[in-house]
Amino acid sequence: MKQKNELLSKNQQVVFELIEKANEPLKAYSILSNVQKKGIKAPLQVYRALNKLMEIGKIHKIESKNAFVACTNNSCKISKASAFYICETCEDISEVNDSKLTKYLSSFKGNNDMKVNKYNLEFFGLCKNCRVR
Amino acid sequence: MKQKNELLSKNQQVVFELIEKANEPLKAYSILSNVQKKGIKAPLQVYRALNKLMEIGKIHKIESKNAFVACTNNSCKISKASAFYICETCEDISEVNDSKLTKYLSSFKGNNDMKVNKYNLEFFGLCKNCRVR
DNA sequence: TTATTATTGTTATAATATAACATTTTATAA
DNA sequence: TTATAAAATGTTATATTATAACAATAATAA
Ligand SMILES: [Zn+2]
Ligand SMILES: [Zn+2]
Ligand SMILES: [Zn+2]
Ligand SMILES: [Zn+2]
Repeated sequence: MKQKNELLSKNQQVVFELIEKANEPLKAYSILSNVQKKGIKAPLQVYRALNKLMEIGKIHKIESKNAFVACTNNSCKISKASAFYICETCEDISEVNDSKLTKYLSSFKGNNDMKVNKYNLEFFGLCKNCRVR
Repeated sequence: MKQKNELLSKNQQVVFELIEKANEPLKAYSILSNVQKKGIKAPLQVYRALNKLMEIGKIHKIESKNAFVACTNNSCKISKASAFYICETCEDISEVNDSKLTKYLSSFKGNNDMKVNKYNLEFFGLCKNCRVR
């Protein structure tokens, strides 16, 4: 079975591996400085890789932080539905994986006539760790 | 009865009035250029007003656009819960006002141990107008 | 092959946002 | 009222995030 990373180009792979290994969201210029030894020299090279990776759903952008994380939820590979928990204290971020929520939001109509085909949701709060202390 | 705008300082009022009158989300530097005749000269003056206005829930930031809109939903004055429809074609943005959604998300637990005290949701899709054409 | 599309490399620049510091205004309470 | 604290302002400089424009190369498909 073909591994998915084979589908990625060289720069995309380099950027993706870094993001995947990180245990926190990474910012574009931090990514840049970490991949310069791998031959990526300019911001645009990073942004191009990031854009592609988002497009194919392998990473997501945390809009409120301008930072990027690897998708931990196969079901949003389509990159049409993403949701995150963000701890306001320790900045820890985790992706929500809740099929009910996905279903609810994907088919949400509300008061409006909009046909929704994508959404992004960010929950802010206190993670378990930060609550205990 | 006291009008709420009285609570705003001069710069906050100037910035808020501009945003409130606009029928589209405004970006910080566009706000700046539109209030220079009112004596606001520097980006920081705009950002400070914006931050305060967000804090008290009179405006919201559309994170995916780095732009600001007036709140059209009194119930989120507390600035703890916001949701938007964003048309991907005409860029029209409207705030979701749906108490069920608010309730559902405000009390959302999911798989995580996080205690949620705030969220931001952005729906992307096609508005009625753009669907017809 | 040859045309089309995706990817890369590179330099410059645009757009968004904050740091740091000095001053002034407004609110609070002794 | 007057001292004190808190909030808001003014200003310059700078940090951070992101794209424009153009040239070259590699991968894919008709
Ligand atoms: Zn995901
Ligand atoms: Zn935490
Ligand atoms: Zn609102
Ligand atoms: Zn539209």
